[in-house]
Amino acid sequence: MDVFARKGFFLSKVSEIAKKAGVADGTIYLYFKNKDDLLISIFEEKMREINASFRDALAQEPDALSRFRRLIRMHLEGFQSYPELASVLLVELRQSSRFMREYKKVELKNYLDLIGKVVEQGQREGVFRSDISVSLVKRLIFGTLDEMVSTWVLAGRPYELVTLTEPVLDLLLHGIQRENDSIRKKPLQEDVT
Amino acid sequence: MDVFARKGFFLSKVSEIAKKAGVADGTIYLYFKNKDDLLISIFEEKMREINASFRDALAQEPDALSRFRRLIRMHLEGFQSYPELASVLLVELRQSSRFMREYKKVELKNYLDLIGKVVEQGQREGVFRSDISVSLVKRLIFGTLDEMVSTWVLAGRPYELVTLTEPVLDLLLHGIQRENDSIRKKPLQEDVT
Amino acid sequence: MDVFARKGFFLSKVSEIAKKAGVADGTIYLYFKNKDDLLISIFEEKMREINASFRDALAQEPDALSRFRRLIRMHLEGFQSYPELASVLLVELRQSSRFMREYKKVELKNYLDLIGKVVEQGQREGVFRSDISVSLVKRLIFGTLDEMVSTWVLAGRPYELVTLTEPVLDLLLHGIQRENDSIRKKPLQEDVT
Amino acid sequence: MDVFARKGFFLSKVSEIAKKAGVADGTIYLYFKNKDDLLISIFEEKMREINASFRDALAQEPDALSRFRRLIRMHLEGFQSYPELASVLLVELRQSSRFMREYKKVELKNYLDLIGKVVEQGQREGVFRSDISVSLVKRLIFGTLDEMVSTWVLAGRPYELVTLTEPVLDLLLHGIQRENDSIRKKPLQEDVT
DNA sequence: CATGAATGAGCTTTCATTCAT
DNA sequence: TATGAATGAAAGCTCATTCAT
Repeated sequence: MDVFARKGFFLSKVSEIAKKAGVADGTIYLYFKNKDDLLISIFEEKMREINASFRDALAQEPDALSRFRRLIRMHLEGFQSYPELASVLLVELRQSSRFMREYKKVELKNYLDLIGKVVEQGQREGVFRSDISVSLVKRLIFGTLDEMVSTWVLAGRPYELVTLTEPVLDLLLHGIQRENDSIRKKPLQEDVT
Repeated sequence: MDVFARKGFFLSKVSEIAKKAGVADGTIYLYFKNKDDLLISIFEEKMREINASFRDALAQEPDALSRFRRLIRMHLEGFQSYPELASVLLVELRQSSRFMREYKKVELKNYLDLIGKVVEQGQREGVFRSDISVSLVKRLIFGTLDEMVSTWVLAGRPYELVTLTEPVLDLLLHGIQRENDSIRKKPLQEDVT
Repeated sequence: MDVFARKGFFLSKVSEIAKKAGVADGTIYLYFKNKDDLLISIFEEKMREINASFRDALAQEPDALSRFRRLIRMHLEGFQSYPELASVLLVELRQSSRFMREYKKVELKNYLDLIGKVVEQGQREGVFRSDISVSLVKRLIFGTLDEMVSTWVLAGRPYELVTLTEPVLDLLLHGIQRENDSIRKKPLQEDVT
Repeated sequence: MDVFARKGFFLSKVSEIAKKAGVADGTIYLYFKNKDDLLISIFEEKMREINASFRDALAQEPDALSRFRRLIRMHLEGFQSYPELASVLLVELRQSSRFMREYKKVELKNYLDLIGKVVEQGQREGVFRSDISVSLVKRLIFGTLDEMVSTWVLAGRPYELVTLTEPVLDLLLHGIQRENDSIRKKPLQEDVT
């Protein structure tokens, strides 16, 4: 994954991966059908782990809103501690038609479904708007997180990715439009109260 | 661009591009330094056009909110009528480190700045929240649009991309959290008060 | 053909063939689909020439017997002057299932048919026995010639192959059994009796 | 031998042979020096058996003519009941120069000598023509049988090979030319009659 | 004796690039 | 300016062979 992340699929040489792994070139082919299979396999395995750990973590949170916050923080934390995965996920797999078309992306879909479930639960709990499409919200969330990570990686990881948790959460929850006067007063009153 | 979009950079053959363009292989090299330069050049040229037309269009809108709506619609319309560009932008250029690192992305940056300016103006006009980072909002917007287009392309363009304009606008402006009754009523009462 | 004949298909390296031909490795692939195609193509082309020249030569002979003699001499002469072809024909093409199964051997069949026609004509002219199967005779003739050439090649071509013409002709025509008068007459007498 | 016969030397994998033999890959190398040695060894062993059994069988026949008939039938019978050997003999061993040059073919030569001895004996007994070269006749016989088996194998063994015994015997003994004098007289006589 | 995972040399084939015409 | 045949470096992959267990 290190090599794929650094060079990209086509510029990564099997011999380099083998050397990095401390095995002979041929040994790779005892465990993977070919170079494609190698990329997909290591990605799928990692994603399986991530999905499992996310599911566990979310299950511990009491309500949809805290789950949502947890999801975002975990996403950012995860990529922060494993930027190689970010590159592979963001760039290589989404990359060539080769993968996006032929590869079924089971675990990637599982991840998006995880987001979807949190949103649906939030709607049932009444904290999320129910007049919006879940599939659209999934993309709003995933696209935003994706872009945050992507920009961070491409900028050379100049800050702690996880510090974006609250600002991003705020944006996703309340949008960018200024809340009109009435709404603005609310907090004031509450403070008073 | 058709070829690059369909096959991806590494699977696109210079000879195929030449054939599609109706010229001989060697002719390509009279106009472009190499295959890398070819991809970057045609992309930059296209982006320059797009940025120019976007700037013109936005200049015709009276206020920040209508500019914002116009920006989103144009983004979706643009990719809808030119899906090849979408693939190149989304996939090929963001793809290999080769490009993301060495290529300066002048026009891509210009595009993001265009979004940024609309946001800043909205803040000055008082319709956008001023307690949020412009750079963060740029990524919220761009990431979301990106993901919408990306999903649409990969799903085989099964619907009119532009129909997402209003729902996406709504999500970006108001967020996903339900503005609950109490909150809503309170201002009303206060208004009464 | 030189290289294939000397080393055999699998031990012949494309790079060696290219060097011998005075071109770069890649140039081979502008004219042949792959290594298999290369072998089959050069063989088919040669066989086409041979079949044509054989057909012409045989057409000039007045009767079946002289055609038969001519066929045998030409076969032996041909391989004598082009031993490389012999190796390829005898060894490489008959060799691996790869070729014998997938390759249709059009021209090889044409060659066998040429033999068959001479035999049939001989039967019609009454100089060849008509109580024998043409297909069997074809194989008697081809197998014998094949073995003569094969032995000659493998022995290092120690003599003029064409000197075998008359002895072989004699064997094929009269067989190996002694036709002594007594034996021949006996059946006749017995018939009479 | 099964594997070599089915795939040919170069396309046969040592691992496949090992699997078929129910041993580990490495075990092969405890008994054979390398892949070449493996092919030659199993072929030589088989040929030794065959030569021995042929010698025994021929020794039981009373005269050269019956030995000759027996030889041809055994040859055809043998390949019919062991077509794998046919492929190896016909194709693989005669195949690559690698074998034809470096490998001394002791047992193959023994087989040809067996044919030669029958011929010589036939000449001494006066049933075979003594005006013909034994070495030539050996090749006539072997080449013919070879071609019969070869065609049969490549055609997918569509009939009983052994049924060719009498026709082939007839061809080899009497040749393909219509018999002169006596026979020639016959029609004349018949005409007279 | 037997194993089979690991090795790595060496092959075919591709394709960006060149340059004589 | 345009061509496109020729180039040749470079890479994925195979598989005979080895050797620690």
